[in-house]
Amino acid sequence: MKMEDIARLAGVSKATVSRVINSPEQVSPQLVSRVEQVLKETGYAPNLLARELVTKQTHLIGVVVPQIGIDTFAEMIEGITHVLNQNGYNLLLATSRDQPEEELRYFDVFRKKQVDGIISFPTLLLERHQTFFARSGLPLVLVSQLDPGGTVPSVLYDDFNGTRDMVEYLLALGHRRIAYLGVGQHNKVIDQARREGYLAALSRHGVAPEERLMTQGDFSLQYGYRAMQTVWQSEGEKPTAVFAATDRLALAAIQYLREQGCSVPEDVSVAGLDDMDIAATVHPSLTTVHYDYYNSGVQAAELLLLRMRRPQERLENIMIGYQRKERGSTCAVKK
Amino acid sequence: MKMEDIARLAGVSKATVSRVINSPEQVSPQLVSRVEQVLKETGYAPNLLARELVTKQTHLIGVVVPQIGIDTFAEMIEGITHVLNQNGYNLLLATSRDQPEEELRYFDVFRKKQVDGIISFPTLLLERHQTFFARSGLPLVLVSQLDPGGTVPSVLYDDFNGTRDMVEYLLALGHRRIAYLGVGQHNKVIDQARREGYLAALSRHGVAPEERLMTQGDFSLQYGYRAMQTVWQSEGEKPTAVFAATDRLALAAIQYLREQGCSVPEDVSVAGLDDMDIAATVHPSLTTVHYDYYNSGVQAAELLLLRMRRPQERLENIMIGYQRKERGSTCAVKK
DNA sequence: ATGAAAGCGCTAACAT
DNA sequence: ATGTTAGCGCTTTCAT
Repeated sequence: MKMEDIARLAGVSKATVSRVINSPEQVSPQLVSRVEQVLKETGYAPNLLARELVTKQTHLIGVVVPQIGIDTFAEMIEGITHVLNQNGYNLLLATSRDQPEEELRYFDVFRKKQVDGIISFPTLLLERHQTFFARSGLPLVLVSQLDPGGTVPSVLYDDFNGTRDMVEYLLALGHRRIAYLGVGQHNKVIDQARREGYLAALSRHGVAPEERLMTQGDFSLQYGYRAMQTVWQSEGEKPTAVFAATDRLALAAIQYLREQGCSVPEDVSVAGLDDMDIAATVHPSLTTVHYDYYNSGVQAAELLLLRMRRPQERLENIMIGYQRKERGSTCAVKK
Repeated sequence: MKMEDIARLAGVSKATVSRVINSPEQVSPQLVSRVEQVLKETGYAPNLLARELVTKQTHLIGVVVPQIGIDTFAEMIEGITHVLNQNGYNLLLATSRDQPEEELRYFDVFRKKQVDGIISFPTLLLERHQTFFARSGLPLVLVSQLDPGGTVPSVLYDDFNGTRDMVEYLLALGHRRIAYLGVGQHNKVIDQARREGYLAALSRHGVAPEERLMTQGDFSLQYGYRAMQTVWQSEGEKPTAVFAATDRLALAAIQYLREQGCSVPEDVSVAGLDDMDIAATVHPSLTTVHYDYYNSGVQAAELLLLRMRRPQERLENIMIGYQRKERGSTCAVKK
C-alpha cells in the first residue's frame, strides 16, 4: 500500500495525501477528513525510507559502546535512549567489543545509513578517528574521552579526582600499602585517569608506589579475583587496603580475601568505583565512588541534540562529578 | 558525493559504478580498478537509503525490551547484537518501560522504517499485538512469552520448572514456611510462571500457601527490601526460607534480614533466580536458578534469521533450560 | 487549495 | 561488458 493507492481511494492527488500527513493545515478540512478516513481504514504506513531519501533526515542516531552487559554501559544507554526517544529519534546500537577498528567500521555503517548523529564511547582513539571526525561532517559526541582534535564535544567522568579522593580517604584512614586493581588491558583510557588519580594521592602523601601492588586487566570478576591473588601472593608486606578501578573488581577482590580468611574491612579495607546499585546492598556494603551513569547518557544525548540544532556553536565538554560513598568495606588501619 | 560523480570522475556510467560495488565480477578488471581507484580517493559512501528503497532490504532489526539497565536484559541484548552484527544486520533498539502501548508504538515505527524483522520482549500482549502480528507480514520473534495466536515463534525461559525445582529444594531442606517475593506488578508474564512453579512445589508437598508470605512488585532493590519487610512483619510465624523471583530481590531481602539481626542462611534461607554474575561472588553466595541470558539472545536472533530466510517454515519455540545452583544462602532448617 | 511533475540516489531490466 | 532508462515511494517546487 503506497501513497498513490491512498490518493486513488480518496480521489485526490499524491501531493494532497502527503500534505494531509505532513502539513494538514495547508489542505481544506473536507479533504483532510476524507483522506484521513482512508488512511485509517487502510492502516497505511508511509515508507520512511522514501521520505528520508528526500528530506535527508533519518531521525536515527548511531551509538557505539564497548559492551552492553556491564551495568555502567547499560545504564548510560538507558539514559541516551530515554532522551533520544523523547525527542523523536531512534537509536542504532552497536558494540565495539573494545576494538577501535570495529568502532570505525560502525561509524562507516552509520554514515552510509545516513544517521543524523553519533554518540560513541571509544576504546582507543586512532588517527582514523580524527580523519572521520574531520571529514564526516556528522554531529558527534564522545563519552569518557576527549577529542585530541578539540572539535568533538565530550561527556567526561571525573575519574582522576574521584580516584584521588578515594585513595586519599584510605590514606587518611592510616593505610600506606594500598593496592591498585586496574582495567587497563582492554580499555586504556578508562584506566588511565584512575591510575593517575591513585598515583597523585600517594605522591601527595609521600607514599612511594610499588609495582607489585598494581595490576591491570579487564572488567571481569575472574580477573578481579586473580588480580587480588597476584597482589596478595607478591613478595613483601601485605597491603592493608585495596582500591579497585570498578566495583565488580572490588567485589571479586573481597571474595578472594574472604577465602584467605582475611576479613573486610577489619584486616583489609577495599574500595571500588562506580557505585553499581547493589554496592549498598551487599555485605559488607561497598565503599565506592558514585557516578550517575544514567545521567551521563542523558547529558550525552542532550549535547548531541544541541550540536544537531546548532552545528557551528562551540560546545563545552560536560564533566560528570562524583560522590565518595563511605560504607562498610573500609575502616581505619589496625595499629 | 553521489554515484553519478564517481561515474563522471572514472569516465564510466552510473550502472558500472553500481556493479563495481555490488558485483565486480560482472565488470572488466580494468574498469573495476579504475573505478575502485576513484572510490578510494573520494572516500565515497553509498547512500544506503536509496539502495534500500530499491532492494527493499534494510538489514535493520527492531528490538524492544522493557528496560536495558537490568542485567538479564542487557545480557540478552548483547547476545542478539552479537549474532545480528555477525550476519550483517544492525539493530534498532527501543525500550517499552513496561508499557505495552509503547511497545506497539515502536512496532509501528519499525514498520515504517522498513525493518527486516523484529525481536520483542513483551510486557503484556494486547489484542492489538495480535492484529499487528497478523497484518504486518514482518518476521517476528518473541522472548519470554508465547504468542496466543501461535504464529510467532518464541524463546522461552523454563521459569515454571526452575522455580518449582528450587522451591522443592527448599522443601527438601525441611522448610515449610517459604515466602515468595514476586515481580508481578510491572511484568505479569515474567511473574506468572514463577508464581505457579512456587505454588506447584508447595502443593506437591502438601504445604498450604499463605497470602501473607507472597508479595508482588517490580525489579528494584527498594521493592525487594520492602517486600521482605512486609512479609517479616506480617502476623504469624516467621518464614524460615524465602524464594525471590530475581537475584536482585534476593539480595535486597538478605540485606533486610541482616539488619533485623537475622543471619542467612542459619536463621533464614534465601534463594533467587537469574544467577547474575555476581551471585557467586557476594557473601553469602546466592543459591539461585541459573539461566543463560546471553544465549537466549543468541537463540532469539538465530530464530529470527531462520524465519527471515524461510518465511513459511513452521518453527518450534525454543526453551531455555535452567540449572539449580546450590550455594551459600540456603541450608537445612533448624530443628 | 490542489495537482502535475521533477527529483532524492540508488538498482536492475533491457538494449547494445 | 557497458550504457540507457525506468522505477523504488516519497516530498516539494511550480503551475493553476
